[in-house]
Amino acid sequence: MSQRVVDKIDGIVHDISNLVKSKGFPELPVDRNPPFGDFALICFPAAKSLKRNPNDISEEIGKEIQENDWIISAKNENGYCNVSIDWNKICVDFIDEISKSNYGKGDIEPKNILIEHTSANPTGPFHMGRARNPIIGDSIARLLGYYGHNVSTEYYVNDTGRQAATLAHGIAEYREGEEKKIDHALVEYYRSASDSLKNDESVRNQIYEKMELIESGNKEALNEVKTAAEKMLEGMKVSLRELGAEADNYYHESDLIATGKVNIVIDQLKKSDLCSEEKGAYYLDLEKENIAGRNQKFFFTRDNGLSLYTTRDIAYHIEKFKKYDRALNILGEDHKLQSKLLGIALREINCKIPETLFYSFVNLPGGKMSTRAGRVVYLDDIMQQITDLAMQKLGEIEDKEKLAKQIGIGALRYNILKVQAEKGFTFNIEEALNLQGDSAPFAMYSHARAASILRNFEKKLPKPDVESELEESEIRLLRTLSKWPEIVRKSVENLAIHYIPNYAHTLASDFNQFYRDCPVLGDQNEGFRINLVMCSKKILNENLSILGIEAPERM
RNA sequence: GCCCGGAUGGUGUAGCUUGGAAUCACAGAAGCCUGCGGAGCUUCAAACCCGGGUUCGAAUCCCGGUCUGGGCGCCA
Repeated sequence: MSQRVVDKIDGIVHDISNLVKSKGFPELPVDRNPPFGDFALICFPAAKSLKRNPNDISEEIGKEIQENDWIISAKNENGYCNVSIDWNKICVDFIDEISKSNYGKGDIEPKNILIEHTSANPTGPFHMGRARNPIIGDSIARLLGYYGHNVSTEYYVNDTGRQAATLAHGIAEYREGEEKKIDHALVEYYRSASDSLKNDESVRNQIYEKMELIESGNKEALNEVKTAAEKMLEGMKVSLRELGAEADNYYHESDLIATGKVNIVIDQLKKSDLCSEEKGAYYLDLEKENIAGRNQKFFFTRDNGLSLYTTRDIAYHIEKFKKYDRALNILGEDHKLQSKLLGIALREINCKIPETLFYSFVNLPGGKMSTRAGRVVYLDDIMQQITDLAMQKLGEIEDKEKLAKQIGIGALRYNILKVQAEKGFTFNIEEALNLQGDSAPFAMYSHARAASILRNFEKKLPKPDVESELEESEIRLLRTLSKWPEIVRKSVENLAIHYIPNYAHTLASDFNQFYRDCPVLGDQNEGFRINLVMCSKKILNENLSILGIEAPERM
């Protein structure tokens, strides 16, 4: 049998459907994910058209399809005919298939894809509120890469505008040699500059002058803000590295001004039919674009002719599409309108439009995260706490510190990734620190168990021959393994990363049950089972690596 | 006010695209270590925001509410 097993199963379902039709039944809906067996034929529509009891129809159909060689049982249950495939006949081929390196990957034409994620303003250390962005962005990048695309990630650095000018003003006072991590040290200077901006007129004037210089393209001013931002980013990058989510490239907004690319965009936008002018400031009139809100004027220059943040964002996206087939932005839900406007502007100048993945904000149990109210939780602190906890849980083991970090960071990433991005998220430290149940350590632990069996086996993997009938928990594990390619495909197509941790939990759980029921070493079915262990470990490993979680051999 | 999301056991979640027998975990109750690693396994108890509609069948689709998050720019 050279056919792929997953296709073989599809084929069996198809054949059975045809068989049922040839016996004079109407087409029956199929449930590919039934509570029992491999698929179910739903007999209610037939009950209606044939005016018969669905249980009788289901019984009758069950008898007909039992004849099929690939079917081991077909039983009625409340009008559902639950069909089980004979896994004994296909499991050996299936093991071969999973062992291959392309199992689970897409059969696609690879595209060059740029994923922009995080892009937090470089004004201070990361909050937990922003943590969803790098974690989702990085994992989506890994997912698309696993599927077969060429993926790069990029962080867009907002180093112009008022915040950047304020930062540059503030950190002029900074002297090297503080003990704190640099972003935690610099944020104090930013805060004090920010206060002066509000309360001290001369500071305010200085900062606004600086802004003017920046936007008008003054090389010296641009260099100053860029350097200031880079200094802050130095510390922020350390956090991203700890998280395992550092971007491949950093693109500075200041460079868009320095190279004159923004001015080209302004000229192009002025040619749009939607363009109007008001007191010297230019805007696109979006009344006909069904844009909500009172103000439908989308300004792209100030009255002094200089650019705005959004104008630069448009220029940035033009640059993206010069190099990439697809561009995906990972954005907080506060950017929805902004992103829509960006799309319209790009359309007006005949540029491709980026795809977007929005996530809801992270809140704290008592309400919003707010710097002003002092309700801030730093990513660095959470990474430290969760790593410390993992440290306590570990026994005496080699490389304990490294392992604790892998477990801690893994648990954090998993905790965030397992929930749909668009769902509201309340960050609960207690829950994130719970390393049992539906968590990264659970999957990591199953992986380590599998690794342990393979270590103890000490021989080369044999051919996966089956000597005795498969146990229920082996079939269950095989079924779960057979769904992996479909899970990956769905996750890629919907840009929905949460399917991946959900699957990891199912697979780990099925593996643990197999582990309980089926001795591997020394069993008469050792040859098959050791291969099944190897396959489970392989998929668990690939799954965790998409999530950016290490899969250690021991823990 | 207008625009865009969300609502599922006590808590947190999956399922919604493509209608079919409600997922999983935490917390609670009761069990399982002379077994390849107990961060494990088994059992019990517990949920689809409210009204209508379509359908043999609705958590899922349609209409109308309620509550809740986000947005409404010469800011970034």
